[in-house]
Amino acid sequence: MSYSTKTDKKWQKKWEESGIYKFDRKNLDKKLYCLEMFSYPSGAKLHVGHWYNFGLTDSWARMKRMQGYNVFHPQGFDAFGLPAENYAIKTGIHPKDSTFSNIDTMKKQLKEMGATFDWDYEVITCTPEYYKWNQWLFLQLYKRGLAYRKKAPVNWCPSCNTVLANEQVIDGECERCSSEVTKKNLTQWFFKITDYAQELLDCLPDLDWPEKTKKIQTNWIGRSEGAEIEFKVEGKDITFRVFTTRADTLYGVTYVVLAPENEIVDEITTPECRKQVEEYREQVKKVTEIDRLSTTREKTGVFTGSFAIHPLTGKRVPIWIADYVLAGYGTGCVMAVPAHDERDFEFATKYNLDIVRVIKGAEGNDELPYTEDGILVNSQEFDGVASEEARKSIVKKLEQENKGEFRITYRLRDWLVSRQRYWGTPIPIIYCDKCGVVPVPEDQLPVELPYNVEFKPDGESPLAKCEEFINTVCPSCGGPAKRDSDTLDTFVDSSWYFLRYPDNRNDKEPFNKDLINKLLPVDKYVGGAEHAAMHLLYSRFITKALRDMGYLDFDEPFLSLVHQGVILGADGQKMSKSRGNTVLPDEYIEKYGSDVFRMYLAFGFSYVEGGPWSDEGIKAIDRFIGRVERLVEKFVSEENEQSFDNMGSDEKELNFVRHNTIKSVTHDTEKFQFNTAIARIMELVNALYKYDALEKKNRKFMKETILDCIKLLSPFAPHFAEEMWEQLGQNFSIFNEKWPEYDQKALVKDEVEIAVQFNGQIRYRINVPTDADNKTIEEIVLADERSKPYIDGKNVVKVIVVKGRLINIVVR
RNA sequence: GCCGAAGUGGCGGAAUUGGCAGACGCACGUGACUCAAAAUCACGCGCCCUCAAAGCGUGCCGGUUCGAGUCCGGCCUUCGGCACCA
Repeated sequence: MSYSTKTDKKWQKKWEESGIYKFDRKNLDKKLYCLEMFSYPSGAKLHVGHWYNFGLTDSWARMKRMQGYNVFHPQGFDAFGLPAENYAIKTGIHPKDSTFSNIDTMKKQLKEMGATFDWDYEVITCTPEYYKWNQWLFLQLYKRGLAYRKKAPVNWCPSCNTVLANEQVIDGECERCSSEVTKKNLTQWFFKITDYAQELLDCLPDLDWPEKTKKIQTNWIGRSEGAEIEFKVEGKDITFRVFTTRADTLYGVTYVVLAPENEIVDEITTPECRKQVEEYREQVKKVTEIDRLSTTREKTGVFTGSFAIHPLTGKRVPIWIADYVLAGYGTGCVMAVPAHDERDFEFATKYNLDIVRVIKGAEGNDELPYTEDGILVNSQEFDGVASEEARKSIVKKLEQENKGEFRITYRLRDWLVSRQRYWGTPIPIIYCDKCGVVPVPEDQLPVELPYNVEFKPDGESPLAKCEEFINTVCPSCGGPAKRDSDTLDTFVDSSWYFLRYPDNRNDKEPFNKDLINKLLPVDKYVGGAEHAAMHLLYSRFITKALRDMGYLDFDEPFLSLVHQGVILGADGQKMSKSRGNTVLPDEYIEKYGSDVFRMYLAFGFSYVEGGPWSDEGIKAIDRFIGRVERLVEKFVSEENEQSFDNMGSDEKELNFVRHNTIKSVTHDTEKFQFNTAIARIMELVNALYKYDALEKKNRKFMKETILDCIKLLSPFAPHFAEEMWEQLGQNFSIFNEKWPEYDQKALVKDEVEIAVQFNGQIRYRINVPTDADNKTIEEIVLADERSKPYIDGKNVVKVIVVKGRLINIVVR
C-alpha cells in the first residue's frame, strides 16, 4: 500500500485512540511550551498560511518531543471580532452560529494535519467561560488604575462604525476596510500601557526574537530624551510647558505653538482673535487623518493674540496654534526655533515670524534652517558652548529657577480598548446616576453577551439598543443603572490567552498561579510578523501588569519568537481570490496526502522568508516519499537474504552520511531551517540507494541506518513515518522513540580533500590524511607534480593551512 | 524624508568564525529498462569555449586581506517599518 490519505487516517485514528499526544501535567521539569498564534475561525477553510505556521511548528515540536521534552502544544480560536459580525450584517446569520460552525470545520481540518495538539486544553475566546476572565482582567486593571476612561479625539472608521487603536490605522486608512479614518471626540476606555513603556523597551535586548521585530517595537515605543520648559503667559496667571529635544536652541525661540485641541487655548485667546481661533479649530476637526499625515501639506495656524514670556530672556513671543503640533505627544506645546527646525522655519516664513540664529554650523555654512548640532551664539552666557553640552547646562539652569527639567517622552500612546461593536466582550462597568462609574462585582461575572441583538452598525453600539442588557441595577445602591454598551478590542482576548491554555477549565480563577509559573513563559512562539507592534506588545504589557498585581512571577510571555514567511501564489504575487492564484491545501492533500503537503512547505522555502508556490515542487516531494517507500519495501522483502557483518569502506561511507545527517537535521530543525534539514535527509536516502546497489551488504547495519533515517523524517512526515516504522517491524509508536544522536567518531574520515591555492587561486585539489599537521600538508603539496608550474623560479613567501579545507601558498 | 532587511545559475534555494560558491531539489540533457511512452534507476548540468586548458562569475563601483557571497566606503533596485513625535 503506497502512502495516501488512507495512511493519514489510519494513524490519526491510532494517535487519537492511544492518547499519545496528551500532555503530562504532572511532569513539568522538562516542560516545553510550544505555541502558534491561534487562528481566527473565518468562513474560508484552513489556508496555506495556517499549514505553514502550524504544520512546521508541529514538526519542530515533534523533534523536541522525541528529544525527551514534555511538550505542551495547545490550540484554540480567537473567535470574537469584526468579520463574523460583518458577515452577519450581510447574511443575517448570527455571529455565534457562524463562528461555532467555522470552528467545527477548522478543527476537523486541523486534525487532518496530524499535529500533536492536545485538544483537552482548547480555548475559544467567544465563550463566556473565557471572556468572563477577560472581564476579570479588565476589573483588575481598573482597580490598579491601569484601565481608565477619558474623552479624547479618537480614530473613527466611518465604514466599520467604530473607533480604532492607533495601531489599526494604516496610512490614515482603516486596517480592515481601507476607509478614510476621521477623528471623533468620545469618552472611551484606555489601558495604561504607557506606564510600562520603559520596561517594555528594557526587556527587549534579552528576548530571542527577530531583530526586526524588536526594532519595530523600539520604534513604536519611540523613546525620546529631552526637556520640559515652562513658559508664562503674559498678563495672566497661566503657565504651560513645552517638550523639546533641543534645549540648546532655547535662545532662538521666536514664538510658541500649541496644539489646537489644547485646553488652555480658550483661556488665552484674546477677544479680537477669538473668531479666527474658533474657525481654525473647527477646520482642523474636519481634516481627515490622510491629509493630516501628508508631509507635503502646507502648514497652517493662527495667532491667539496672547504672548508668552521667554523663561531666560524675558522676551515676549507670540503664542500660535497650529495642527502640526500634536495634542497627544509630549505636552501638546512646542517652542518654535525657526532657525534650527525645518517645520518651524517653513511656518515662520509663511507667517512672517522672526528667525534668530543661535547655532553656528561648520564653516561657510550660513544656510537656514540649520538643524545639526554646532556652537551656540546669541545665547548669553552659553555662547561658544557646543550643542550637546548646552542641552545639559541650559536645562540645569532652568531647573535651578524652577522653570524646567529633563524629561523622557514616548511616542507610545495608551491603548484604546472600547469598541462600538457587538461581537466582543462586554465591558463590565455600570453607570449609575447616583454612584457614577461602578465596576461589576467579580462574583457577578460574566456579564453575558446577549444573543438577540440588532447589530446593524449606525455609529451607536448595538448593545445600547438592547434594553434587557443595557438596563440593570446599580451594584452599589440598588437603583436603576445602565451597563457600558461597548465591547473590548479583540486584542484584549489575545493578550493573555496563552496564560489560560494550561488551566483552561479552571472556573475559580483565570489560571492557577503555581501551574502557570511552572509552564510559562512560552518557550517557542510562532506566528506572522504582522503582529509585531500590536498583539506582541499588548501581551507583554498584560503579562507585566499581571506580574505587578501578583498573579504571576515572570516578566515576559514569549522567550523565543519565530515569524514564518508568506507563501505567495505561483505567479509570485500575494494569494488572493481576485487574482485566482490561491492554493487550496485540501486539493493537494487529497491528491498527495498531508505529509507530502507539509514536507513540501518545509523543503521548498526558507521558513522565515516564504516565497512562491510551485506545483513542480510538491511533485518532487511526492517522488521523494515514493523513493523512501520503495527503499523500505525492497529492504523488507530482502531481509532474509545473505548479509555480511563487516564494516568496510562502503559501510564507513554510509555511516558518515548517516551521522552527518543526524547532526545536521537536529541542528537545522532546531533553528527552523527545515529546507536544509530535508536536503540532508535526501542525501542520506541517496546514500542508502547507493549502498543498496552493492553486491555484498551488511543488512543489520543497513537496517539501523534506515531506522535512523525514518526517525529523522518522522517530524516532517509523521503518518508516513509511522507506516514505514511498522513495515520495518517496529513497535508503535515511532514518536515514543528517542531522537537519534550523532557519533563524532563516524564523522572523522581517514582522508580529506582539500583545495590547493596559489596566491589565493584554486589550482587543484588533493587528498591528505585527516590527521596530518600543517607542516606535513605543506610538504605533500609542495612535492606534488601539479605544484611545479606555480612555484618554479619563485619564492614561497607564506603558507596558510586551514584544516580540512584548503592550503594557500603565497609565492612571489 | 528617516530607519532596517534583502539582491547568489533557467527556477526554488544552500554556504559555522572571512577559507573549495551554487548543497538539496526543480527544469533540462544522456544512458539503462520498455515494442513505445510514462514511471523508475544511473550519470551529467554556472557562464564563455567545438573539446580541453585558461578566463569570467554572488546587483554596480572601489577598498581591506594570503583569501571576500560574507568585512569597510559609495551607488542602484526591491521589500518592510516609521513618518509634522518637537
